[in-house]
Amino acid sequence: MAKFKLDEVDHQILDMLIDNTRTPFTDIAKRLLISAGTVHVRVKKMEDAGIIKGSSLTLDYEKLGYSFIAYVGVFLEKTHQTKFVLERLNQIPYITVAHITTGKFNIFCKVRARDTNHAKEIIFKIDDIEGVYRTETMISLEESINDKKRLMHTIFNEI
Amino acid sequence: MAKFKLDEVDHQILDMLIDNTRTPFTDIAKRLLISAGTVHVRVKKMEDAGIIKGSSLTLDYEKLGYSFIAYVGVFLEKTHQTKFVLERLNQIPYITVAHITTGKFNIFCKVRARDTNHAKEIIFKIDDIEGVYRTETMISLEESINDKKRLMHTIFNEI
DNA sequence: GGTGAAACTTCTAATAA
DNA sequence: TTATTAGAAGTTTCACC
Repeated sequence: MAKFKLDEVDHQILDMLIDNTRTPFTDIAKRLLISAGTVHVRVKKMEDAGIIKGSSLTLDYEKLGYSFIAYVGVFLEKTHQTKFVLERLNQIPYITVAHITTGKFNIFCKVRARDTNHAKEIIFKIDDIEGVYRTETMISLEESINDKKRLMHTIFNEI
Repeated sequence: MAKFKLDEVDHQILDMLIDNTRTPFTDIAKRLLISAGTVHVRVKKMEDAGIIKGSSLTLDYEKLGYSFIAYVGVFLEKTHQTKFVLERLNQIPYITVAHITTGKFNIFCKVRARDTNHAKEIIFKIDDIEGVYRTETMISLEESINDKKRLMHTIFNEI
């Protein structure tokens, strides 16, 4: 996949928008000593190029009663039908992310639950899917790192 | 942690903002047949309550040359210093997420890299951290599920 | 590429219901 | 709690560098 070249101005714009997608373009313009029109054009260009895929809210799931996070590795049976199992997994809304992987597991997912009991229910549901041989659960005690900005800065400095 | 009560209107507002945080409040108002002022008040209330923690851009890392994703489980030595190792991990920008876990691993992280070689470098760096006994890598072949909306809908319907 | 200003749209807070 | 309103603020376009 080809690299898209971002210059320092693009980088600074992204930097401000990553923190808050509703940062007014006029604020960004003031900070970068450019015009708001330029900010607008730059953002549009990055959107058109697909570098900016979209924007999203970060909700506090703990405040909504969902403080339990676990990662679940799924082993499939020899005659496994990855697609079939993924479709079933996709019906469990508490599974927020799933990857097909090589290595220890065949499928690897992230689960958000209310508490231990709720997580148990979800994991049993996963175990019950046809084609799932067994699962292995890792419970998150603490999310210690979650930083999207550092990677972006590193990528920028490489270019 | 106490649940915060969201009504149908809050839910619909979140639903639209999760897809695009820059959706004009006037658009949301039109769709929900309420006034823009009401949307504004509701959003502010959810921000003040901390339900909405923030907003962020979704970048296409593949387009930026980072198409490799792996999950790395870290085993620490018996006399392990989790905090020390986390500090070292935090210095590697390609580690975008890390959790302290119970279960198979002591620490569990997500790695974003350019390619297999780059990933190898990063994993060797993790292996070299003092206190790390060994690591186990799961390479993502495909991100098959990544859906934040389904969970929100489910949470809402429970309340 | 960028600017600056005009035209248009949206936000926000005060007031009223 | 919600609606209305109006001035402030932000966005977007465009003629011109």
